Amino acid sequence: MVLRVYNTLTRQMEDFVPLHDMKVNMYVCGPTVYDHCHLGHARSYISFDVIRRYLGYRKYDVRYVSNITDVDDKIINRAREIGVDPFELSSRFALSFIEDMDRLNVVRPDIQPLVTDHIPEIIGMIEGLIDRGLAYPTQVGNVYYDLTSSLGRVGILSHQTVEGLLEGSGSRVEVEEDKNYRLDFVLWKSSSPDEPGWESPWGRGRPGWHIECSVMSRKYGSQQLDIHGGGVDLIFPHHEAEILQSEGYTGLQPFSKYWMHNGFLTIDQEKMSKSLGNFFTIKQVLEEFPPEVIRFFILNTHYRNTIDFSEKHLEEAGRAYERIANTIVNLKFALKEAPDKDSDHGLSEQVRQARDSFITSMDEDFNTREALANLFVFARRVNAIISANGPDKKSLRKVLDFFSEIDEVLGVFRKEMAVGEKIAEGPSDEEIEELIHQREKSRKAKDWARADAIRDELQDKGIFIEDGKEGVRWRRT
RNA sequence: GCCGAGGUGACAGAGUGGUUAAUGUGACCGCCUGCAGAGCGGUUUUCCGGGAGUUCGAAUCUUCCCCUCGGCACCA
Repeated sequence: MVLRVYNTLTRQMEDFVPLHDMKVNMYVCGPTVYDHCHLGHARSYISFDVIRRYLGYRKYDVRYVSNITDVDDKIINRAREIGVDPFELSSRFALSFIEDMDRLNVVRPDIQPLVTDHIPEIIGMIEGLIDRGLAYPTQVGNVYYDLTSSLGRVGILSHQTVEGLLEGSGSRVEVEEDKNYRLDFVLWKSSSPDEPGWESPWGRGRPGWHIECSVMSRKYGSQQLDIHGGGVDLIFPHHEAEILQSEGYTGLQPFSKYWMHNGFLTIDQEKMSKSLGNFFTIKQVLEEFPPEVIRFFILNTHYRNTIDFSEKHLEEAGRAYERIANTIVNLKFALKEAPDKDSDHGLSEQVRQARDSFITSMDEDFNTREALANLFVFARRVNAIISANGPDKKSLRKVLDFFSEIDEVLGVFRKEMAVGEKIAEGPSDEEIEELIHQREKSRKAKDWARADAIRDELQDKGIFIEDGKEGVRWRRT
């Protein structure tokens, strides 16, 4: 079985073969922190989180680097608007971002560098590009990448021609006076006294937008990456600029062997944007939906497709999620009463099949949607076996172990898998069991009024109980 | 204008040549149940944007057309 990935560079599915054995250097463009992160960021980082986790599952040795851009015009402008220091603003929203990712169960990158910690390296790389004749400083202290030096590589990722670019962008974009060529992009930008800046050979200034990723991917990853990822919107110009400057600097091609891009997230069929007023931050959505449901919702569509967010769709995802979550609850409950003697009832075979189909789906460009579909089939069979036959402890454990095994990749069933987790609030397990016991006595006496009253009481305390054939199961909601 | 993604049942969404087109949600019926919940079984009548072509065979390949969304030097 071979892992296949879609490569934006070739627009094809390719067998995944890292540059060096099983080692994978992976870089994903992080956010520019000028505001709370929105759902689009969640989509992107959850997608790459699962990709990264799956590579680990397939025994690749992954180094995952993802930056935080903490100096940028958008940050400066926003800081000006609300009258705070730009660095204060960026550090506040960088923390907000990390908090959001933690809540969404996104594994932290192995290295998460800040742009402002790498100014000397950035200046060094720009100097190198100037030395190689690929960039030029101007009178006012800007440095541009000289696109005419690499016309052959332009469009390698975006698949556009120089003519096409000139035509499309010319009328819309204000052309800086000091550029030699309209398509040149800025590496270093001179700062006015009231803007953040660092001393450089070209005067006080700050990095341009594309250079930081080239510097940090090389420093923490490798001169050549195996996977470079980000949203589709970054293909042009950001990733293309990275390719030009990185390859120009190192002389090595390709800068990254595979380029992977996640699709957009729309809201009620429209692109998220401030002007439409349909901009949802991760924090806003987390107020209404649990993080695992948001993750599940995102993984329920292939990462390259557009995904449409709406309250209705998330609620639907929540109900779908419950099916599998309930299966896990059913398993744990069944385990309590299960016999020790061998009575597998085909569960081991089901697990084996489920694992095979999980790998088959994920190997095909990380098809989480298909993987989840297979999981539903598996869950249904497991439920059927449990209620029909009463399998033994060992085989039930095997199923639970399988769920935790794949949850190392999906990261959605953490809450259900947690065993004996101490809950700070609400009644203790003993109190709950005692109330359930009381209720069982009432039920035996057919005192339904009292039984229902106890059930209501428990419900008020956040305990949901269900009567099953072999006893009462309960869980905290 | 250039470049890209897409159009599959009520909704969501897999499937890139081969038996009755996954899976989930919703709806309905049944089993189970004191009720509720969960679960299981079943149903949801021609679901593959349109035309032409290739093929023994097309959702899948070719071509033309229609429509939607996005990128084009701000963006995950």
